[in-house]
Amino acid sequence: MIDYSQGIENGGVRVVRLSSVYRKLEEGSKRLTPQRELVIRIFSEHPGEHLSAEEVHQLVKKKFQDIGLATVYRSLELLTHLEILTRINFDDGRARYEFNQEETHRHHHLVCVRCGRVEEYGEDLLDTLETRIFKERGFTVLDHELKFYGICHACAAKRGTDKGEKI
Amino acid sequence: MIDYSQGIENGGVRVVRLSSVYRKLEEGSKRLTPQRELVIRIFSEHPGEHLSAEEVHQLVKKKFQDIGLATVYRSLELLTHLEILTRINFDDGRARYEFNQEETHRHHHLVCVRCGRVEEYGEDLLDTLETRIFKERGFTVLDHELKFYGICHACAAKRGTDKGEKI
DNA sequence: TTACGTGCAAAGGTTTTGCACTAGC
DNA sequence: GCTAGTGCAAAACCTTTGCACGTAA
Repeated sequence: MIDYSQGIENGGVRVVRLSSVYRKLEEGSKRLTPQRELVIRIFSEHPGEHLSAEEVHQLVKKKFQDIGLATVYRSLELLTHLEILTRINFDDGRARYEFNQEETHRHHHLVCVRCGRVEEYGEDLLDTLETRIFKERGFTVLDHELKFYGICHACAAKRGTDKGEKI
Repeated sequence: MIDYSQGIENGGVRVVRLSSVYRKLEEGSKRLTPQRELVIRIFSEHPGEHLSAEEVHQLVKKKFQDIGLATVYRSLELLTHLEILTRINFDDGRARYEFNQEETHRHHHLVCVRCGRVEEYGEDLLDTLETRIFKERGFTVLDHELKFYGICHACAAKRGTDKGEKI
């Protein structure tokens, strides 16, 4: 099974504003527990990765302390609700999460079907299209999700020397 | 739970080329069994809908004959592999399927977050973007998936008279 | 103090799999 | 007749939930 957790640094800013995270927790009248803090820390220490609940669970246990898997699930749900995390689905049978990058910009995903790495692509060129959709259909776009599936640069380069590989 | 199976007729052509379906089965050296034929028939009789395995199973049993759920799952997998069906994920906890519309054009989905209806939007304006991605990143796009989440025309209209509704 | 959060185990829901039986080709 | 396909039940997974206990504010 391809591992969709991997990310690729794209040279963009990866600063996590923890103060804003804490503010959001406060605004939602949610307590900052050690468990929630550790979940957030895992994401801040794994920039560009798209982690599943199980992966977060393992990382917290390995790096810090034991924690219940159910707690991880509940934390992820809460943090997504507070728009601190974003939930993404790469159709690999489990939900994955990343920091919500609203402060920087909305980005898309380039999923390599050969190695499974997920690059991020920062350009959001859909405004024109969203305007068109509203004019033509009366559909007000609130959000969008765009994934490109294909062959990444590294795999394309490797392909030249790697004859035995099947698509 | 919102029902994402519903579709909206968009005035487009919905002709299902069954001959092409059978040809694809033959090319893949796959047998045309009654069960597979029935699964295909369900999709051809439910144009514009995005059916889950369980829904297909119920429809086949209701309209035609008893069939095993595992067989439905295996048929959906096969038909997707043969590019007769396309698998879509609306994050409602189960995979959904629709006829692969490669012969007409690639389309996107407009998902209404209020009523759950899924419209299709025929314009594929991503060619420019895909070219850019290749030039900038060396990533060869093979396929893409674009979903817009928002409020459909009907819900927006209803909103005016329906004060008590929350988000 | 007290409502909220955690951990554990059990349950829930979807999808896959093993195996004996059946049926296209 | 062979090989591929089906049906059933069990298993595998991911995720949610009930409940008793713990703890942040």
